[in-house]
Amino acid sequence: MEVTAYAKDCPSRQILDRIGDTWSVLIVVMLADGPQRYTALSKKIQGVSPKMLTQTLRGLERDGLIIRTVHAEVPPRVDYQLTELGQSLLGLVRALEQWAETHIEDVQRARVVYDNPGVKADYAYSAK
Amino acid sequence: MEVTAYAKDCPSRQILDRIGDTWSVLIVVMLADGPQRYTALSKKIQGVSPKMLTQTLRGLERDGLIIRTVHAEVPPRVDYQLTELGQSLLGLVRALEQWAETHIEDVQRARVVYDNPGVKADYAYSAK
DNA sequence: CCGCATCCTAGTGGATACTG
DNA sequence: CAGTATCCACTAGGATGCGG
Repeated sequence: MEVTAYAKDCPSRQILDRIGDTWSVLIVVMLADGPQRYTALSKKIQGVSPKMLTQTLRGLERDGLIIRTVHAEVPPRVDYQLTELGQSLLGLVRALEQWAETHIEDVQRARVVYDNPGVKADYAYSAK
Repeated sequence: MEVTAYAKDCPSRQILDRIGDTWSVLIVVMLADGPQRYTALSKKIQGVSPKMLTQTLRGLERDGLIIRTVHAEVPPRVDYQLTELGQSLLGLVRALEQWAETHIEDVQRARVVYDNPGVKADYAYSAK
């Protein structure tokens, strides 16, 4: 997209880039209940390729949201857990879920109305 | 990305797709102070192509977040304003901005540390 | 077990020129 | 003024096979 000027170094944009990333959010949520191993994550998060899983985990680690721990064992064992910062982000994600659950029906109704031009809405969307 | 199973119809995912979209968020913020015309938006939102602006506006309209009003004048005048739902979403965006401003420094420090393996952090990130 | 390297494709989005 | 149409470049991300 290569956005301009102020968008690049804008704190909100940087956070949005992370929040907007499907896998990142899913992983953060998965780690909510405690540390998880790589394999466990790959199983729980249906449809993620190893490539994306690793890539996303690296990104989260880089941003200080999770900690990667390698246990000196054979076979190797690695687990991931949220940092305090990650926990904090989780709070934001929860707020988002909350909003989503509260308003998703409104959104879906709006879509139906929009996609069926003939159909009259039996209620109106009011401006602010 | 073509995510899986539960991710598709998950309310949070649908909202995240919108929240994660750069232009959508920018437009919502731009409309915070009241209705805006197409041209005004294109000027204020540096770097957006007409294609993306229109496309994003349509998406927001479809989701019931904004209202598009065509005034029967010559030359044509169209303006966009937030719905109540859009206002509500704006609240969520503000929360996000808040979090971003509060924690962006932590994230940036984490990145520096991560990108410079040699450098020792003079503080630690603690697990939960 | 954990993950990296490579290849490859499909969709996103930018630039530009044109129209009701 | 407010878009649409066309073309094209880019890159995210899936598949696969190998390495520590």
